[in-house]
Amino acid sequence: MTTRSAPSASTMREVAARAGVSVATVSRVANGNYPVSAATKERVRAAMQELGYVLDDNARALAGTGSRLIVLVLNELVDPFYGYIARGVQQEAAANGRACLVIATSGQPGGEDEAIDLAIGRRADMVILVGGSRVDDAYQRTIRRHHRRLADHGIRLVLCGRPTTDRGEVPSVQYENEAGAFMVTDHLLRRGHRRILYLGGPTGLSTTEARVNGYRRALREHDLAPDDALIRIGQFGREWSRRTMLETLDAELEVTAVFAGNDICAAGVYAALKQRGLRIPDDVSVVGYDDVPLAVDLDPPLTTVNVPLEPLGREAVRLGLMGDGASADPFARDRSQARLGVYLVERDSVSSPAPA
Amino acid sequence: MTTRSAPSASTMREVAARAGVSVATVSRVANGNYPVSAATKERVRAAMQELGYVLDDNARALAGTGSRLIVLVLNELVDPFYGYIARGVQQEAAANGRACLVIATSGQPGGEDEAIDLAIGRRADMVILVGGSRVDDAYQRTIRRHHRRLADHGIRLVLCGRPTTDRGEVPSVQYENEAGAFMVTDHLLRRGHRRILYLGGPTGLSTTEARVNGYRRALREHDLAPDDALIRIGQFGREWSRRTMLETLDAELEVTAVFAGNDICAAGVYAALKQRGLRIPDDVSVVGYDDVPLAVDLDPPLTTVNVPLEPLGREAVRLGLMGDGASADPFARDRSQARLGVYLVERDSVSSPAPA
DNA sequence: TTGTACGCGTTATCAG
DNA sequence: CTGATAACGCGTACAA
Repeated sequence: MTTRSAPSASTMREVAARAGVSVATVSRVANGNYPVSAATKERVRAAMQELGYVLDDNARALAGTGSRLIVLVLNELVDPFYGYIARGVQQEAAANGRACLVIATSGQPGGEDEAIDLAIGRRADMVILVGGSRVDDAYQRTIRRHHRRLADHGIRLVLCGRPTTDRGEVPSVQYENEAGAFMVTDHLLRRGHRRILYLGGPTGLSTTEARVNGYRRALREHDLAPDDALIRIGQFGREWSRRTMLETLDAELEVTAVFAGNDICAAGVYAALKQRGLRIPDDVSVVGYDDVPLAVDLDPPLTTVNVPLEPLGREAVRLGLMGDGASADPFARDRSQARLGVYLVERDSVSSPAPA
Repeated sequence: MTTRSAPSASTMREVAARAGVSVATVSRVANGNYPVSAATKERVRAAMQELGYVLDDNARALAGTGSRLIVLVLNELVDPFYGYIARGVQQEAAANGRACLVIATSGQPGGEDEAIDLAIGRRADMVILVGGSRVDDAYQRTIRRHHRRLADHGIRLVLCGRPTTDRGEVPSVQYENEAGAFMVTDHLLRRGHRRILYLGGPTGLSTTEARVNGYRRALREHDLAPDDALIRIGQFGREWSRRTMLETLDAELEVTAVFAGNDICAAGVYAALKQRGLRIPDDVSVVGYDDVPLAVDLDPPLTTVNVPLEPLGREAVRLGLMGDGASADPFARDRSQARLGVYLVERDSVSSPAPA
């Protein structure tokens, strides 16, 4: 068994020795937070270079500076909804010298608690909880508990794409979810549709509630009574949507348009419709939500609601960073809550219903 | 200005005091690596519970135990190719008590160097470099440099979806990239296609080279000479593919089938074909590569090559963890290289060419 | 402008 | 089985 070169990271002390200065001086040029003479600075820089020296973040965190770490908690990495938000978070984090620890919970509720512990253990300076969530009392309590727990450790909590508590005590960045649902339903109604199927995500999820509420409100504003038979709530998934659409078709509900809870669901709806030989939009109009890249590749391209996912992620980081600066801007309003706008993207999946 | 409760993480010392034991004992029950009497253990556990105590990972890493951190470096978080690999890495990492630090380089070469520094600074125990890469001498040198640098710090380097160095010194997990390209091209040839356009990723990228090589080999085995006019190499992007396909159509090259370098490119090809009123597969057959979810939502569903992305990610973690165990299995073969198989997924985008 | 020395929270070694 | 105590690498008062 040959002896490999032992793992040997160079330390500040080694750099100091090489540059003929003290460790304190090395620390100072590394952080640039105290004056150091140009000559000394240069020698230290050279020594760092030659040794391939890298500051030890663990030691730094222990010594009291932050960890420059953001913990990002989401359901599912692959889903483009989360993916784009994650990208926004990444970008803004990188722009502020932070690294991102990404946790995918796969929807398990316990996953968030684990993530909180992880954040505490790593001394993260921020936790971002992404995506819709149940909005009952238990949720309120859980979020408050997380909030308090993290605060005890000097860690910020930011909610992204889900509502804050009813007291609004924890920062959150949301989008005009209900308004988007209203817009897209209204769009269908103006085209003359009267029997519009809603088909989407799990009961109790904030995302679902907002979208169904928008749908209902649009109906009411057109003097139509929402018909529960036309609201199918199950999952946000392609397969579930396909099957459910098939069932709905078999039930002969005389539907002329479908509002799919998100673009993935819309893909399932497309599949079901084609399976039954129905044409989009001639026989049935379809709209989606989110405007992920898939929407433009569906045939016909999907009319949907654009959600500013990347900005959502970036804003979440900004919210969390706010106040980190030593000088809290006295003129800064309280921006612990942000809400970004959405807009309708008209493509080719909607037409007026065929005359009966 | 009201005084908030100061950030106060509880430490081992506090737990020790509360349980009436020494910090050493607390450490021992926390880690379970040394014998502790049941009674003591219970008291310590209780104290930890009451204080909401969480081990400090920074201190642990400093004290010499690993950081239980994996640094994952990829081009682009949103791309499903990377997304699924990332998911596999996540899963396997979590299964082994590791957290993942995700870095998206957006293709900037300097990004990898930064990621290496980050890994060193955080004392990560593994770095996974994901995705195709240039394969010239500079690449060899860069990888060797990274490898040596990380090894100096006791950090493993694993390549995922890209070739190792010519000496095979750094662990890598790949897939049968060339073979997949051969299979799918062969599939078209057997259906009678003779003029097949290849359209895909950047020059010099390992992924591109492998796929073009497979394409060429299939042609040769069918006694056809590869025609450079039918090989369009640019980017792995939907828009580039759409534009390029349009140009190709205008050039009237008598193409009856298209091998898109990946499924995203195939989406661009679909768009171009439809834009010109051409039907798939009646007028032109199309195949893709990767088998990401999009493939099944294209119309018609895309025939493509399935790449085991999640397993790729999982295997990468296993490779990196191998040998971490205190007892190196003397019977374990050297598995520092892995290569996973791919298979053809036939859907509805291929038919025989129409008789001329 | 620079150096000295202590503390951050854990782990591991060495006594007991 | 349990308790002191010396590292681990860095930041920062404090002193010079």
